[in-house]
Amino acid sequence: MADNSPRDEPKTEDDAKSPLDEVKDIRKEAELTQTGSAVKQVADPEFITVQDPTGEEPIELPTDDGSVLMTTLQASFPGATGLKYKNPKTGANRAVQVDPSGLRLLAPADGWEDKTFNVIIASQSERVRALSSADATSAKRRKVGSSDDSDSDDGRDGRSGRKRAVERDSQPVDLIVLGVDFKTGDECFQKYFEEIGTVVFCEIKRKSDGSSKGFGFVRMASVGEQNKVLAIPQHMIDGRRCDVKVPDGRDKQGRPSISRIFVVFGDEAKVYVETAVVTDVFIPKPFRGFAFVTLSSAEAAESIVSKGSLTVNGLSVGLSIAQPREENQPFGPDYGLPAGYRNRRDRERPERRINQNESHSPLPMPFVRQDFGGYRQQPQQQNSPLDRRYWPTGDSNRQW
DNA sequence: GTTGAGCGTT
Repeated sequence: MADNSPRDEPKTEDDAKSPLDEVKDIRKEAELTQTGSAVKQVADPEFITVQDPTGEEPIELPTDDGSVLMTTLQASFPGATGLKYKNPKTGANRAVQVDPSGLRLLAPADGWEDKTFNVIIASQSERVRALSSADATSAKRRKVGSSDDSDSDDGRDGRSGRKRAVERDSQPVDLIVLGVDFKTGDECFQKYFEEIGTVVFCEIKRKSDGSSKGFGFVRMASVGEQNKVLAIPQHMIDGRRCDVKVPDGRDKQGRPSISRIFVVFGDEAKVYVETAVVTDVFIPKPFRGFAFVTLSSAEAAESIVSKGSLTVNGLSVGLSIAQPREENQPFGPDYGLPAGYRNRRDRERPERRINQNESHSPLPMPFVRQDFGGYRQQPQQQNSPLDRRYWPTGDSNRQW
């Protein structure tokens, strides 16, 4: 896929980077006033020591509220996906926990201090994964959505629930492919994804008679390649439009978990979600001070929302999980309603024809369980890094 | 034998 949208100027890259440092500072200030959460007191909350993989002198990376921002790590070590450190007791390498959204490296249970960390580079782990067939098979066993799978085999890092979430986001997962043509064969299916990257596993689900069920799964060799797949809004496999997404795990709940968050803009801030995979961004046409950001997983959404607010270019944006709205809302008519919103809703029939296809809303919209297949909004007057990354084709005339 | 939102007999 082409990564050059003609509208975008390359210098947005610089613009994207410089505010990050401010963001960190501002966020740090803000979080000082917030709860210290469950983060342990560390002896040296300022910096952690990271060994340069090229063998140079160690580099100290600043922490942020007890954790290290992935952006900070990657700024010093391009291509880094994580950190590891040697466990003095066992001599084995321990990976540092990564926030489910991939935004933060979380402090080890016994803190950052007294450790020298080594950088995990994407290309290394990719190669390891590609060569290790054992990993591929064990990976196949891992279900994404079900949190009840008790794989306590290596859950010796304390908080096991969080660790599993980490693994889900730091490693590729089986992506579900919906809408596969019934006559599409496995070879064709696989070949399609190999155009995008290395396929570790793929499968079209079939009935006992061998006929296709119309969906399948694919696992890419790296999160990078996986993100590449996820960033493509509509896939064309064997002449048919298909959706590829992270499985929701509705087998547990009966309903899909929500991966969309409701973003309230403090001013005219742009959405900036750092390294999380954004599936969709919707900003209402007349700017109303909020937006929806759909992430590739509910975990990522929850993780980002758990910050309470995000500082974007120095401006604070409020976050919440997008509330599904049933037709018969259990709340009172004015509950949490943005001022003046309801009236507008009743008047704006034509616009609502589009908006009502939102699966989630801050409240007023009717809840329609539907994805964005045919109703993707073109981003309006955005110039955040997201534009370039998640609307890579710049093709507004795609026929869905 | 058809169909077209969905969530995987590994």
